[in-house]
Amino acid sequence: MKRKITLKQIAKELDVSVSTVSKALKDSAEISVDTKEKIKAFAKLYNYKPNNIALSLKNRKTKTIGIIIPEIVHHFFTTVIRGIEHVANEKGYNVIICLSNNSFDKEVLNLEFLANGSTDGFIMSVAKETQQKEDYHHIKEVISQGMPVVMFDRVIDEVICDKVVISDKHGAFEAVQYLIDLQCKKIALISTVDYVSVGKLRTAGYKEALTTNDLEVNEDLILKIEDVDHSEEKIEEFLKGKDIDAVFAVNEQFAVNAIKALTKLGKKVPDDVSVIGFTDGVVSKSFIPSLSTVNQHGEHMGAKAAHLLIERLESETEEQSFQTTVLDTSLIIRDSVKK
Amino acid sequence: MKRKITLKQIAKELDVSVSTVSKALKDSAEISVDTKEKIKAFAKLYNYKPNNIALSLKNRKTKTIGIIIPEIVHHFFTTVIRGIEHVANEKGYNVIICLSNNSFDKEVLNLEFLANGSTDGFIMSVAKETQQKEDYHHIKEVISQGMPVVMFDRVIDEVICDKVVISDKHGAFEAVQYLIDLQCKKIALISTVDYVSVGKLRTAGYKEALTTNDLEVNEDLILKIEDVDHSEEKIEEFLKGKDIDAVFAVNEQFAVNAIKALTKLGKKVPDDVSVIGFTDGVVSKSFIPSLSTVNQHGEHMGAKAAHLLIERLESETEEQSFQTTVLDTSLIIRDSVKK
DNA sequence: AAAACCGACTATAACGTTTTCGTGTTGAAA
DNA sequence: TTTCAACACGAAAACGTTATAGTCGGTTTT
Repeated sequence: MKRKITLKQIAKELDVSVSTVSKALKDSAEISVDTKEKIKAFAKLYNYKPNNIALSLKNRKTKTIGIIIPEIVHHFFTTVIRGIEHVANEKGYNVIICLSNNSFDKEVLNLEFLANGSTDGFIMSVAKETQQKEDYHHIKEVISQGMPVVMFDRVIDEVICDKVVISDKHGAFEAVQYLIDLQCKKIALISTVDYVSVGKLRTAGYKEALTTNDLEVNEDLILKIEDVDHSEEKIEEFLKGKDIDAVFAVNEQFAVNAIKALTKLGKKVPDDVSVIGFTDGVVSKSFIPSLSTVNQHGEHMGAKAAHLLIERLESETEEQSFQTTVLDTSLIIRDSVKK
Repeated sequence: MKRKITLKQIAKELDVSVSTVSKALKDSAEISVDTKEKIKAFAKLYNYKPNNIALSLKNRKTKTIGIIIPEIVHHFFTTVIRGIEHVANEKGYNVIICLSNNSFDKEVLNLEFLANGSTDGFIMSVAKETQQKEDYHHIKEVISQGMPVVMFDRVIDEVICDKVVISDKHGAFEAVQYLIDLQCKKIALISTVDYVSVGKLRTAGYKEALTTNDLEVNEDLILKIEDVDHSEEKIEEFLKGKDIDAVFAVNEQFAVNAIKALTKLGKKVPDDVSVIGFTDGVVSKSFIPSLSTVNQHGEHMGAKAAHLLIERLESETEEQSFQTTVLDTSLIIRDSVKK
């Protein structure tokens, strides 16, 4: 097995010094044209490529951005990644992705692994378990060691760094307002437990929309789901016998499950009940009826996060002021609401 | 900003040599207990962690596996990743993921980037564009440089390495056989263009099932789709006016679109037409009617691939025989077929 | 008392780069 | 002929580790 060729080997082969080879390949003026051509030809023949590890060690930077996300199943994260990659590649950065699978321990491990030399900075959305534990020492640790971190979507107020979020509350507000404008009066909410920051915010938006329109907030119409795996039964049970004319769900899965449950219970969507979800995923478009959602513009979010991170990586000055960028959502109206 | 602390700094601080620090932290017997304790305490205080880059350079291995996949939206790939991660972490390897977005150039870039020191080996599924171009020089290149590669799902016969595939042909055969057993006689096939290896194989399975049962293969009932983005219209057009009693689609998206088109055309699924797809994704379960599919057991596939790769990485001997593991599929019957 | 040994370290090379600072050979100016 | 650039290249250090091979004072052997 022939290993990758190194400068040293080329130097030996051509009977010149390592420095000469290095310079020749960089087209340095110090080296004669003849020698340069000879070296370049040889390097090309053997397909020489500089070893990134050695370069990283020497330069003390890797030109690599680490992305840590809870799960990848989510179409939303996919779009965010695309946005990050786009900007990163444009600026000469590579991207590596690690999944925490929503596990705190895995997140810590990933962070440690990537922080020990593999990346120059992070873009992350924290794991659910981390939000629940409220243990952020690992994130603070890498920040204190001079690693820039940008958080998106699920952010932690307590950790001081750049952040990119969407206006969860406002997005929810708009969706519920839309339902109210359709003359819906009895709007149910299907949300997550409160420690998930986005669930909390979207719930707040829901409530605000109701009170703004002089509608009463009825806690009986609010379902908070802990365990996503059994959401289907929970939702069905919750909706059984409820007198409602609309459902607002804080994610796609819940919205779909709500429609399935309603159909099972003999109610027609959208004729009897209108449904709006959050996050525009693959399912939303394909579903029958196609799902109205609050679009999070993931790609835009990723791009913004990447810009923030790279800016910080490349600024000489030790900028100490961090910013939180709030991106707008937009409502996509499809067939799951009355016209 | 305090940078990460290094052995050298610790050594200087405690007035000992770098080697002493290194050995002390490795609990070497050469160092006195007193010194060891002092050094360990200091290291802990400053949260010393060895720099992976330096280690990789020294050891000439990274303990990292690179995964290169076309797109992550696919639920199938997600499950494969989970399988890989599980095995890899168990064996002390880290995993980094790069997306080719089905672009040949991106795939080449990713491969080059990761091959130049970042990983010890690859697990990959090739991009559609690569299969189309039939240009595999980049993959052969890294292999010839001694990087083990394991291919899964979309594999290239021409490239010699370990492979993990599912029995695409057999899976398709079983699905179509199931439809035939339900007394379906006019079974349409919605496939991809032939250069996508899996599309070709699944088409072969479809045909074999028909001929085995003395049914004629009618090319008019076969649709090959090039551009996924406009599959919906294509499928609708294709199905219009066709007299069929079943549809077999080579992926989830096509199956869903087929059901939508059939519904639009006034045919009931499963009463008038039964539908079976390939790949069990999030959509399949949620869809109404829930989709019958050929399950690919992605997690199992990922685990197998990881095992193969790690085995090769850790075997001293230059094993030259490569293996192709064929995993079984299983048919999941849901509501989209007649009972 | 010389030889051998031992405990507790330190020096050094190596991994593959890049870059700064030499250094020896020209040819031309003084 | 001496002096001095210009030219073309080489040596060495550095990035952070680890492993191998010393080193050195002191204790045990015979």
